[in-house]
Amino acid sequence: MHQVLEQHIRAKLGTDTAGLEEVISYFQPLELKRNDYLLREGELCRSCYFIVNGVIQVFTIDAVGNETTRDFILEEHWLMEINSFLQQVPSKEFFRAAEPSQVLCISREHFMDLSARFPQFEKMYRQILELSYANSVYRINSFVSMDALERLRWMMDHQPKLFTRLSSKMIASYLGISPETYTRLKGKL
Amino acid sequence: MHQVLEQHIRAKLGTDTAGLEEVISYFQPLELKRNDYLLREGELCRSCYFIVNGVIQVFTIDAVGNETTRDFILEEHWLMEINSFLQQVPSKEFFRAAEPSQVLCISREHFMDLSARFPQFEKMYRQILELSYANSVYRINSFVSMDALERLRWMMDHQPKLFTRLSSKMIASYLGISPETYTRLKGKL
DNA sequence: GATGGCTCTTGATAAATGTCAATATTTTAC
DNA sequence: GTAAAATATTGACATTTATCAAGAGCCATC
Repeated sequence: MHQVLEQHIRAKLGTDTAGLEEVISYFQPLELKRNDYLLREGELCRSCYFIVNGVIQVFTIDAVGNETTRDFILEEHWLMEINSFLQQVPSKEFFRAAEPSQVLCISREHFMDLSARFPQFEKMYRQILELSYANSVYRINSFVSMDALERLRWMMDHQPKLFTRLSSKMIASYLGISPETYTRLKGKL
Repeated sequence: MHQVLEQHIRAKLGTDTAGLEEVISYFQPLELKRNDYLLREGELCRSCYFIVNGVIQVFTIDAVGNETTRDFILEEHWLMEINSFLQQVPSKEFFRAAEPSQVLCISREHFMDLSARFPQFEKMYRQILELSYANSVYRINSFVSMDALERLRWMMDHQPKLFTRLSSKMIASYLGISPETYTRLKGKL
């Protein structure tokens, strides 16, 4: 597992990777079965996660029990509940494996410590934030400006992998629509 | 104008503000009238903006000419089209003053240079990203999990200032609904 | 202070989407 | 391998939201 992370970091940072071995040593491997949770609503997000393989569903549950998905995080991507992680307030979100997944996790304390001690680690953290924010800008615009069918087409164009790996129910919850509506939209493509 | 920025940065970074004078010297003041543009679709985002006072509307225009608002940026907040700024690809968004506004802008080149030379500046940039990303997480969840009336109530609870400063038309476009629907929802509160 | 152009509201209607129920299909657990 | 559970589809209907049109209110400009 750690080799995947090492490759990932080298690809992000280039040649200047002083301290890389120490950085990597703080990451603990986790093996998740399908439907195992990394984080539940109400808990504090005490770790940052790197997905080695698998998919993590980031979702909330509303008052009547509906699950709605903010994001799916695939392998070689990073994951945290940023509000809970930074301010140590209870998480509003759940993180759950949508497939059997391998994850490397680093505690908030080690993460902060590495950020402070290794400029290159902070730089990588900044890049993670840039990418996460850039993606969320697209996603917000898709909700503000598109109807459900347009969002589905956008998803097919830009995130086709998700369709091969997730149930219809989950895709519907990512699009912000009911499973029935999703079934019907597929007929209109 | 620069004093506001200086106060803002000191508040963010605390005592260690070496280089602050030089940092601030790279920011150019801009005076915007209502409806002046900072950025248009198709242009490259060549600057990062700090709003001293006023409101900037961040919006897109779809194929049939509808304006939809991703965000409103108020005074003492930061603004960039992150995809265009980082990768120098054409912007998909417009930035336009919704009120007469005062803005400080720094070129991409100076911004990158300061990030590389002053760790504290990079730290502040990271904090801007953290805040922007955290806010966008809330906004995505509001679209995935709430209907229009719930989004309106959420906005009243969490961003009441916007109602005092923006037209109904703009608020509707921020909620992702038509002006007529917004009028009707107000009657249901 | 009139004029024209916005914005806001209201009504009528259409389109999109949700809910509920029934059935078919697939997956999971033993 | 089979039973049970979860998922996916389909139909009927309800609710939400958009669109179009008309009129009222507001405000910028001359």
